[in-house]
Amino acid sequence: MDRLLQGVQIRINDKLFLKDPESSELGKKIIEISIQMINEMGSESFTFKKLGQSIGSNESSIYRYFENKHKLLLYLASWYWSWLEYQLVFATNSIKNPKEKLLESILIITREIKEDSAFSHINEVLLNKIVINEYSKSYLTKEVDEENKEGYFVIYKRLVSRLRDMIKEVNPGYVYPSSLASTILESGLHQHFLKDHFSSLTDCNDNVTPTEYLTHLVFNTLNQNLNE
Amino acid sequence: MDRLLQGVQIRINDKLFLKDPESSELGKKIIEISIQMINEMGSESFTFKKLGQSIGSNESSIYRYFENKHKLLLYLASWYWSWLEYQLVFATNSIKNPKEKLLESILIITREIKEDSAFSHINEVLLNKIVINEYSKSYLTKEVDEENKEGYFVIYKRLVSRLRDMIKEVNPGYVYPSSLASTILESGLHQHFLKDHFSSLTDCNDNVTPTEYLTHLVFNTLNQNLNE
DNA sequence: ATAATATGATAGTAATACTATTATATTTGC
DNA sequence: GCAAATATAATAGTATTACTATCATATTAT
Repeated sequence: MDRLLQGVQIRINDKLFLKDPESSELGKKIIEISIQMINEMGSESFTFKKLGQSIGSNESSIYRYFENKHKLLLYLASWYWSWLEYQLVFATNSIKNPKEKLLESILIITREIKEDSAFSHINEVLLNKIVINEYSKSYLTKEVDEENKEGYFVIYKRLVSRLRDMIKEVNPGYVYPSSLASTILESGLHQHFLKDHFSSLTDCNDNVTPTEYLTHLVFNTLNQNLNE
Repeated sequence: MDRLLQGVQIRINDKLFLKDPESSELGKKIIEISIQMINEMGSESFTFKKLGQSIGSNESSIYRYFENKHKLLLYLASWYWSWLEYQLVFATNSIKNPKEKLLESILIITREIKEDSAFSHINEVLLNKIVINEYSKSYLTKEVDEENKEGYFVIYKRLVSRLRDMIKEVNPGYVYPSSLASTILESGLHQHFLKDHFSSLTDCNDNVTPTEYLTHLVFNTLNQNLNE
């Protein structure tokens, strides 16, 4: 049985918070409003003081849930990746054909989230935008190795490894399955960003999606290799 | 004649500085030591005050060269991309065969810089590391569009467009030349980062380079397409 | 030798990212 | 229903950051 489907849907590394935000109304409010605020003002301008003012709560109360905004951001990102992983496993679990399975996975991982699934207080549409704009910054730090050891990136890493395994199933002879998997995740985000801010650097636009580009890239590469 | 080879080698957008650091000894010292410090401590911990202490100069003097550390970082990145562009044009200018030309370009753009070409006070080895660890953060901000309009990213964009043109020459029918070009630049950096911090997410290591992975990816994709 | 320019020293400000303490609610257990 | 436990709020305080402003001094150019 799959390690995800047994047990709870979204489980976040508990080192990322001091007190579980899911355990109280204030905690949920912190998550809900921080998503809105980080999306609007970016994580640089976002502060716990401003968040406190927005939710009519006190700065010090927020510090009882999260040590700092970096950990809050890691929490939000973990939630997002965990949610995506759930979508992925749920949608592809029953697909037997490896190519179809990979195709569907690439779609799920690289598509823009357009509707909030009304999953309680968490808005996945905004969270997707936050991940596009902020996720890379969460690991491009001098503390990566330390934080990686603490397991702050496990869910992301598990997603990449799932994708890697699917790539291997499509073409066991392909020698760069991990690199290709990480490229799909990361280029998925990057092409979305380029589409919005550097349109000359991408062919993606309102009609062409990052999903199409990456699907084309991945299958051409894997098929080519099969035919060799 | 090429727009690069006529004129000076490295020319940086003069909106990135208040006073040209190349115009004085102090300016050069600022560049030289900031590269060392940002490489060692990361841009988050780096401050103008610390830089001043390191070079035995005053914080206020540094502010006469750069408005803030973000612009200093953009200056350093622009210098790096400009330097890479020079390498690229110089090395590929005489290559007539489109495939060979693209091959050589991917090598130049995605290889790790291992020796400082003694180009005055600027250490390209460290600068390459800084770009790998910091560059994404320089555009993942709420000010991107504004700064893009000011031309802070032109050199990077020009590099991508050069690569895109070469891709087109290899396969005029390929429909994602810009996306593929931006993926080469960005995945080049990313795979280097993964190699150092998330080894399970990449197949690159001491024996396999990001260059090999990306070369394989690009040519398989472009060749596949030619045969269709 | 004087004027212009560059650099240095010092001080000051608003904001950030917290920590600590104490007071006041709210919830829970009995 | 009340006491005890727990959660939240209010306030104050600290070190650091990211600057700006002013004035003094050194260096360079004419």
